[in-house]
Amino acid sequence: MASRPGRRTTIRELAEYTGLSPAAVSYALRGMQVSAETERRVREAAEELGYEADPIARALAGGATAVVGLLVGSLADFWNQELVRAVQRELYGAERSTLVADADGEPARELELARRLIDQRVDGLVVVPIGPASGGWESIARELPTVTIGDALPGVKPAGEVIFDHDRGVRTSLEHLRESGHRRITVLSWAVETSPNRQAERAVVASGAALGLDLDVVACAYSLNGSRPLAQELLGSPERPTAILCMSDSIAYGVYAACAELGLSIPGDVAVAGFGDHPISRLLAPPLTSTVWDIDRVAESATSFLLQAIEADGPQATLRELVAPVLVARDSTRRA
Amino acid sequence: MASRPGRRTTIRELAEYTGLSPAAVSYALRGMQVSAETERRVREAAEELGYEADPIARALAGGATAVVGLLVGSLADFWNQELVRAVQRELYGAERSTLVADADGEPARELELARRLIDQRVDGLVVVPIGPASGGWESIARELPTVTIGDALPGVKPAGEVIFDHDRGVRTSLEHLRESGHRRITVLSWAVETSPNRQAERAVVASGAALGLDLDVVACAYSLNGSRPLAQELLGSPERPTAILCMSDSIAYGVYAACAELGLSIPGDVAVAGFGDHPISRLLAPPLTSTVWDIDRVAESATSFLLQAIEADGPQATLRELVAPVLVARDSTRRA
DNA sequence: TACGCGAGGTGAACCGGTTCACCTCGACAT
DNA sequence: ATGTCGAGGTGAACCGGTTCACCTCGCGTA
Repeated sequence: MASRPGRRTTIRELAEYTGLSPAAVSYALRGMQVSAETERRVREAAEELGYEADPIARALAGGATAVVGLLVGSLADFWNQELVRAVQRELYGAERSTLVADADGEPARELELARRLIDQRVDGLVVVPIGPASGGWESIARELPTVTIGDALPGVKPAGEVIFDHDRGVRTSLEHLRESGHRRITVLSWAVETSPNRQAERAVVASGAALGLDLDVVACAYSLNGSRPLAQELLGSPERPTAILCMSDSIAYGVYAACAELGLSIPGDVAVAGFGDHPISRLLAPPLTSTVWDIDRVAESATSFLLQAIEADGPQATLRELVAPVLVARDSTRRA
Repeated sequence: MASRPGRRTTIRELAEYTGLSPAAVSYALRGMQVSAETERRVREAAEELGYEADPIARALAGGATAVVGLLVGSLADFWNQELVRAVQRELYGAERSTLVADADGEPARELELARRLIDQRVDGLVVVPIGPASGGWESIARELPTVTIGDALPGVKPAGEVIFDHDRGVRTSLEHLRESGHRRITVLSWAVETSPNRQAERAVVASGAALGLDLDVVACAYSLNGSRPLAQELLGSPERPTAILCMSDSIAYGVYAACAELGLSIPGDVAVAGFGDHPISRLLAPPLTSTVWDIDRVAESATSFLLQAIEADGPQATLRELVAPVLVARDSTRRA
């Protein structure tokens, strides 16, 4: 109900209206250092004049913007899209806005975008990284509260980490494929080229060795359209694998598309498993075997970590959560 | 390269360094009113000191924030998720950041979120509305450049509109179903309750009448999990429709899920068609008949309209684009 | 030579909050 | 009655840019 035409009510107008000083009004609005009576008066006046503090001015003076940056390594990945939504909802509850940035699969872009978000003076950063790329994350994590999701950034001490238990996740998936009779397995991971040292990649190698599997780890773009041509190539070759493990459901979708185009049947000709268990995965033909990372829980932990760090306003110990994987076996890996 | 510890370089420091006044530096950095020589000197000094203008201060003083608000009626809809990504990418090219807000299916929340975005001083607004809800959009569109996607907001003269040609889209879909032998068709639309006067809804009624179909329009939540229980109910009843037309692919996915649970076959027992043609739709079993709205084109037009309006900085004629529908017939509507 | 003009530059106010240093005044202890 | 203390409030500086009004000076023209 503020006076629409043009400018908004300012704190000085409010001061004049109540006969107080701007300082008093400022304190009163934030419930500090003033008598209950004064606070009431100011609040009423604010109501009456439709006063609404200008976040920009507040940010310039005080520091906090109530905006959080959400940096996603690849928004082409459906799981990440869902994650954005979940984080979004959590932050809405916390009265904060979200500045979203998408590195679009290019690790080099991540740091640049992070800088851009910091320039915008976000209060904190949620990062769903593609990979460590260059250094630079350390200084960012030191500059402002940062929470990572999915993979830890090596050498970085962020405010919080929500980490997928890739050791167990990959192990479980590979065991499952092994039990279904597969030995020659290709693993498609979008990170293998950009960040060969990620936990997920290490887990793949370790588990493969432990289980005596013949693994082939292949770098793959992060999306349906990214993995399709690669899958076409892989599956068209004479020594094609009997199973493909995809480090994201989106990648698996591309494999499905390739199979359709090549006339291969899943799981008859090749078994496919994903990661993330996107809601659509169970609707595919055949339903996709995948591994659940509970998105809502991930988002909740991440935002909670971030908010705690923002409140604390000083270096704390890193809050950490290891997200347990749950394998959901469906028909895409059924024994032929 | 800025001095990390603490504060950034300010324009006054830069002024001192170059021996100019802050005003001159400010002008120089934006290439106004200064000699080439001065501009060069300032730019060099800026480089040297790692100067980067503070967007907050700039916003407070000048007005523009280089941030655009993206307000989505429902991020649970997969098509909208893709749209966010596409708009995101367009804006990245235009050196602008994006504040994303999700009304989460509640029309009432849309206006509140729009206000919140305006409070953050976004330079413009891209709205993917659920529905007109209350008035209030007029004043918003008058306050700042606004572009709508999908449906026009009645009574509002925004800076731009990218509108789906629902008349043709719905008509084409219904004709297609009719040709496949269907007469009793249920239409699931998430907007029918919140905004019964949307173009899409009117198109449904008009086309249904023109084609002599027995239509039943049912309001439905906007997501897979939202439509599933509804579809269960619909398909469990004795006089179930022979075809279901969903105003979004996400809704169709819920119908698929319900069919799976009820043991109904698509298209044998019931035909299903969607809208939007999400990349996954063709991977379902059976592949989903849908109608393409070219997402990249939509995003490009919308952002281009918005940027033009922001540049123009004054009321212009509404830029408008009508997006043509293209039906993609797949097996989910194959004649039984 | 006098004059006008415009390019180039300056100082200070301003945007709208926050915060620091300081002041006042009444209550309470001594 | 005096001194102390702290709750409540004030004025002004400050955050870091932008912009307005004004000033200066060199050049071209009459």
